Amino acid sequence: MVADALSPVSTLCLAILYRGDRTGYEIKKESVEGDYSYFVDASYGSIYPALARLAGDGYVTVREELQSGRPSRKIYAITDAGRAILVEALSLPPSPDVFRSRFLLVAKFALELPVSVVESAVAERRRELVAELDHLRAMCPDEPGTAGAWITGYGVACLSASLAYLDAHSERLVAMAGRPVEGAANRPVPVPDAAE
Amino acid sequence: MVADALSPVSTLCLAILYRGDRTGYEIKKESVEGDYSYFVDASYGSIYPALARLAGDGYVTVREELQSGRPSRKIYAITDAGRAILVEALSLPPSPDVFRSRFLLVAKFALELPVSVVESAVAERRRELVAELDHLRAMCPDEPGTAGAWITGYGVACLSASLAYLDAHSERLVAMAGRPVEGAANRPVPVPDAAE
DNA sequence: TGATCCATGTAAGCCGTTACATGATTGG
DNA sequence: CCAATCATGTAACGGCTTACATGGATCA
Repeated sequence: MVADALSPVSTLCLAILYRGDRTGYEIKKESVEGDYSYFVDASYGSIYPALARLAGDGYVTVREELQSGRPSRKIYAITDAGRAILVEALSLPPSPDVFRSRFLLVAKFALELPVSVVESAVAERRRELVAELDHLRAMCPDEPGTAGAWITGYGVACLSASLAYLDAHSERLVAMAGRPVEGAANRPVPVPDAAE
Repeated sequence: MVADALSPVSTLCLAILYRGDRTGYEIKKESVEGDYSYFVDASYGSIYPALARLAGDGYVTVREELQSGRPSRKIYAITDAGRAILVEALSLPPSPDVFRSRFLLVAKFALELPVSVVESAVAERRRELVAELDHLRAMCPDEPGTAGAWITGYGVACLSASLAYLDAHSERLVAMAGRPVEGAANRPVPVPDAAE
């Protein structure tokens, strides 16, 4: 019975449709611009097939709206079964949150990289953080006290902390750059065991 | 010439080998336990093939060590070409950092989910954060002032901020649970346009 | 005695991205 | 006039995970 865990993209579609009817195109936009981007960042190539499957399984319905001069829109709406399976899916033990950072790998190799590389990596990371913060702050039309405001607050808290750390310590990192430790590169190293 | 960007797993292998010779098995361990887990979390199924390809391309060398009673270990060592391409790869404009959270989706649907689900999602997320923080703090054998200490500091800053937010606001979130707004579920919604 | 660690690898399959195909309308 | 927006889809390809296959040694 339990359709055994929806794929992330299907979950995303149902979550967005839960709040109102949408076309595939609009779901894509909302997944990127709205506050769903922290969940998955889906592309058309995964959204359209997912919607087709959801429709086949009866979790959403489609209604086609003809338009002059434009391809007809397919407007999807969630069904009771869809709402039920979404709640079920969200009730399963959650997979852990994931944080993946190319930037931190660059930071880890600060000594071995040219100063310019470390500098621009820091600058780029900073730009990203500021942009995300602005985005978050700009988009919360939710009255305070709602779930939307809660998750926005969470995001702001994390991003602000990153930004603060970066601003406080980036100079120190840049100062390390371009000074590979003599011979430390690949000294036959006392074999990993010795590390313990 | 530019072997055009290494795959994440290849980059990981070279990064770890840069610090010393390792077997595939050890690389896996280090990618999970060491401070590389923020970068990618690779499995054997991706590490072994990656090492084979790196060896074929001359970025690493292999030396086989026979052992009695155990399968022989293949010890990989990075070459000059390997070091060069790693630096080159890390010098390319970095792809943006990624944060993916199932937990935040649950939080967004707090109203629509049973109290118990929200409660345990919060508890689970908290447990994860504490574990990661302990892990980070426990493992920094690096003297302060090193790149390793820098990235550990970054991680601690982010995780602490998340934890602080959670501790300060989780009760409010749980209090929202199980009270779906009347009819707000799928009211035909004023069509997304109206939101602008 | 049974689980866990060491140790290497392969094969199937999933899930998703990128690029392609098409094309009118609107805004700068 | 050019770019972006609206709008739907397919096909090829890529990368990673899961499960399988094997098996002695060590520890509880």
